[in-house]
Amino acid sequence: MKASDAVIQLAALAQESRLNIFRLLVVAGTDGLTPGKISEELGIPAATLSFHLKELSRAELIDARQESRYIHYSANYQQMNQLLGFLTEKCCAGKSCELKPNTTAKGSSPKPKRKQASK
Amino acid sequence: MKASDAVIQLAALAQESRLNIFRLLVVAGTDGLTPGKISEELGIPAATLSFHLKELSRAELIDARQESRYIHYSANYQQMNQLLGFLTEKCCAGKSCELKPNTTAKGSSPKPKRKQASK
DNA sequence: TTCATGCTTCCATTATTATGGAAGAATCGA
DNA sequence: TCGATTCTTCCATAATAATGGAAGCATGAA
Repeated sequence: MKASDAVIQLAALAQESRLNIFRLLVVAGTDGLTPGKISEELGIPAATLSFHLKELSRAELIDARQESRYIHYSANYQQMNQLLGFLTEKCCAGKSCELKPNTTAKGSSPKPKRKQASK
Repeated sequence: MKASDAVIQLAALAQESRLNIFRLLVVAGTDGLTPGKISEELGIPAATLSFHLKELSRAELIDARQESRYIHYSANYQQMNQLLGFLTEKCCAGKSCELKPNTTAKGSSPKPKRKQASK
């Protein structure tokens, strides 16, 4: 994954409405939800919602699937996976730092090893 | 974690320079790096870098630690953990969907269960 | 065809963010 | 105290993004 792609995905999520939409879809599972349902659930006007769904689609964080008159949007779990992996890549230069992103964090900060600050 | 906090953190990462800075610090480990070193590494002018470091600090994704004349910035692994956890919360409404963020994704998309689209 | 429904595109307005030069601290060595 | 080094704040400019009403398009029902 390229950094520029990650930026697009992060930017897509860095907006309250879009983050709510995405999280709703993450919970909804692979069936997804229609814009109407999302609008109803989150109280976002149709035009605004459409704009945000397009942003999330552009980032490939969600998929759209036409089903008769309805469009079903669903979370793209694979893309999200890759994004999360990208953020923790080469964490701590390979030393074990107990970084377990999918876990409720419970103070996993290793003691700093003392080392002289020098140029 | 509140959605608004997540938005702040995601926005902090949704910028190419800042994402590069953050990833550099993730790799650097708990000792962190000085702005001088980061600037040298990424070729970002001092003023711009300072601005971005402030953004990352505000989001609490990085910590700053003064050490004599130098400031050491380091990744806040715990915050990142919480952010990643937040994104995958209640994933697929509890059904197993094999979402393992810290793993290289290898096509973990379950078959969609058919279900009628209805209001 | 005609109508209702579901969703998108258009567009103008408003708000937020990025950039980097210049000047201003703060710290340390001599 | 002086000067060098390191980093931050200030500021103006430029660029990008969010919002939602109105109009448009596509689908399906009758």
